[in-house]
Amino acid sequence: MTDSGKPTLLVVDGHSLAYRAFFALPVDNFSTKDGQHTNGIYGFLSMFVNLVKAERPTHLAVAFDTSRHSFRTDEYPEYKANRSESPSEFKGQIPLLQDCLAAMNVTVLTKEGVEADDILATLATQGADQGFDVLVCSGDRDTIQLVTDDVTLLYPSVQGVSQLKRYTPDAVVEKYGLPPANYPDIAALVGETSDNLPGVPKVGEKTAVKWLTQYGSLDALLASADKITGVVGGNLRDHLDDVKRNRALNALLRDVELPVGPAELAMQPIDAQAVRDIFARLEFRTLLPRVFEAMPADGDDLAAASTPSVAAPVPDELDADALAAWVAEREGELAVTFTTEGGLPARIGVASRDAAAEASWSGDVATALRPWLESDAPKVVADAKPQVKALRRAGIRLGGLVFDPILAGWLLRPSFPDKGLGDLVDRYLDEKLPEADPTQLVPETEGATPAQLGWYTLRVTDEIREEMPAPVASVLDDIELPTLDTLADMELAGVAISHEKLSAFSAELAARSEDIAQRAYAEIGREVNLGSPKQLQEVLFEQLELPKTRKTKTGYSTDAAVLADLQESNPHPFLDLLLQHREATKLRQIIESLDVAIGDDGRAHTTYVQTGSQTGRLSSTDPNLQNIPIRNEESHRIRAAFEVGEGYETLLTADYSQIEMRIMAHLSGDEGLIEAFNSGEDLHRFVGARVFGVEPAEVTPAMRTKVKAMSYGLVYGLSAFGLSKQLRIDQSEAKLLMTEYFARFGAVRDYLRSAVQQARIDGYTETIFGRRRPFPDLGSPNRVLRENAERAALNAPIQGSAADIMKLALLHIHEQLVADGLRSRVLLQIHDELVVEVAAGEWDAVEAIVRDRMGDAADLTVPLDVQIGRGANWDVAGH
DNA sequence: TTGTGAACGTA
DNA sequence: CGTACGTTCACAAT
Repeated sequence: MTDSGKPTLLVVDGHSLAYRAFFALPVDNFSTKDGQHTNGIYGFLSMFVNLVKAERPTHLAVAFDTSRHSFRTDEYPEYKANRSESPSEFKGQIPLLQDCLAAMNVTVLTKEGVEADDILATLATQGADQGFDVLVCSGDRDTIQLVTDDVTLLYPSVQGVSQLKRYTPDAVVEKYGLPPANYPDIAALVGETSDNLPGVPKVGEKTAVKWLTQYGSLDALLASADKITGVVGGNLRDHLDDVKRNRALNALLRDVELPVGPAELAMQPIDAQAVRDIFARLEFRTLLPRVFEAMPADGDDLAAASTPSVAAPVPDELDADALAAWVAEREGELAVTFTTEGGLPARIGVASRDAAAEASWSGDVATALRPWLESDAPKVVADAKPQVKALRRAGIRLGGLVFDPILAGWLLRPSFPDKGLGDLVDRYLDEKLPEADPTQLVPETEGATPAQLGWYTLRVTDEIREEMPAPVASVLDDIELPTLDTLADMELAGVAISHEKLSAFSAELAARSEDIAQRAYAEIGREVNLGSPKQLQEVLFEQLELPKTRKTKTGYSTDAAVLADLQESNPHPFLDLLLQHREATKLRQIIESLDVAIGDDGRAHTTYVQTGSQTGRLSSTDPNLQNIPIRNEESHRIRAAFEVGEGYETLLTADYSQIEMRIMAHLSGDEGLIEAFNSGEDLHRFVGARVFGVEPAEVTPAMRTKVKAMSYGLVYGLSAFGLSKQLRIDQSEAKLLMTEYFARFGAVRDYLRSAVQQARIDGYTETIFGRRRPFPDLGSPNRVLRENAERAALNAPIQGSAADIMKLALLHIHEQLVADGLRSRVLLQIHDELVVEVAAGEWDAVEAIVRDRMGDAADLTVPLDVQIGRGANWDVAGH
């Protein structure tokens, strides 16, 4: 509200201002780590929040152009034809900017066939008529014509977008010598080079103003064109049509049909969470508090979501028998929710779509509900794994799990970390899950009870099912839900680790790294923190004056590859000591974290995050048992600490050999590659023989290394540059290698190309079993973003199919071990490897089960080869 | 205290 | 300018 008491309408030309910001801000400082440029977005928003803060508008809108095409280009095809295509780095930012504005609940207006300024003109005109003070913010001079006593133009000065000049009628007169309404007349005479509208030659602002003042109007001037003397007079007469055309084109439309009028543009509170989300994605940090300062937020609470159309039923608190009766008398699926304490069930809630019941967990409840819980009666559980584990600790094996909305939500959007039910309620129901405020001792808001969580679970389930394509649903039913059960057992089992072996090694490494550190300090004559990249940069590049290396966001890289390169070009003892120190401390770090993870039972219980990847793989946390070292000598001692547990006889390891290349052979149908796998010959030897045109026996180790790197690289979308770097060969040689490779295995290249092409059409990739991964960036104008997406899209079906196959093998093995009444159990999954703990007397049976179920997990055109190892610890059993 | 980036371990 | 992860440390912002 202004001093006059009138409401203030602010209308902004998003396109022109973002475009100015794009050129004003260095792109290097404004891009996300995955390559999205954000300088235009940042610059616009920065100016925008300043503007809102300073002007305090009551009503607000931002307009954008839709394309270069408009009614003006229809009338005059040359209009703006001289403008070069706006850079693709800029174009990609507009949709993201619009997303930001949407999160801020700012109305974004576009209309096909008109320019943003026509929308501004329309709103300004309507606003002034309806009693608003109007502020127009645009980088296009034509908007000067909009200025009146009620309409002020804010125009970015040449210094940049942060400086805005205020054009009131007086300011326009002062600058141009004529009132705003005459500005288009001046522009028509002078012409506008940036719009490709030539004016009258030799006529500039001065002459135009002089004429217009003299004759009173453009029409009068044109009518009297004959009377004007001199060269310019002639020019005017020669260009009457141009002037008329210019005047027609530079008049802004004031009657564009818009879906909303000024009154409907009242400022809305911003959606705080949505703004946080998109700013996080764009990696804006300092902007966030500025936005919250300038614009009121929704308080981050219930107000953000629409009011629920229905309220959660108030659950009945029942005793054991009543709860058993409650579930027995209901047909169809029910949601079950357990709260847990110390890993055991604490309360149980059960819900249908219109009723809910719950009870505290007790021996009686366990006894009364066990038959139903273990039966096939259909149950829906959100984030089932921890609850399945808690139940199992209580001696109950949950049966009939037909849906887990967390898993399903992940299958639909593997890139969105919907961590809990609350996220899904947000996304699919646009409601907020009632949560107790953990900061308050006596919470103001009650959290949902277990049964009410169940009720939400069912509602979310209905929405997600609606959205699920059949192939994805079958991945959920046939792979993920059964895998969930298997993982619960694996996590409960844990793996035995010898604290004695670890701590002995840790002590050794501590002494070693201390020794190395002292020698390193001696080399440079002072003590520094060898773990601090910042201090290392000082030592390497300033003190030792070594050549600068690869740039990182915070300086220059000091990673292992860089140090090895430096050692080659500028040998220095410090470099080698640093590398050794890194290796020793890293190993020690890993050992320490393993050691603290060993529980009272002498075993480490990892958590497999089933929704932990975008490709379908599992991830492992707390501790991560999927990145235990194996490459160097020392690491064998770590693996040796993973031992067979008490009551068991031996460990069995089983891994798929070259599963990704086999999937590649299957998907591409490449006859050479298929033959390679059917021939029984070593893969890389076979491929090497073909590529280099020699007999398999004549393939040298160097040749084998090259084709091996190439084969593995293929799966990741490796370039000639990357290949040359890895093999330390010339780029030309790498290129030649690739050419030769594809000459023999052309179907592989064809497949990879078509996979990306198909993904571009479908918007997603698909594994052999129907798991999908969306790739919105394949059509991005941003090259870095697009090419990253292309490599990921070519990798996803291969890595994902391998993950599917391993999950199927895993759950088949698990099911059969249980069905056959064997005590042996699977402990670990490391992407293409399983570790099984085998009970005495069960080796033969278990080995056969593992071999068979891994071998027949998928029916490919090439066999799935399985390598089995046996030993008392992981080092011996591995190979 | 919390969040981020560099570095590095695995498949 | 090679995909997919998780953990640790230092450091800066809080």
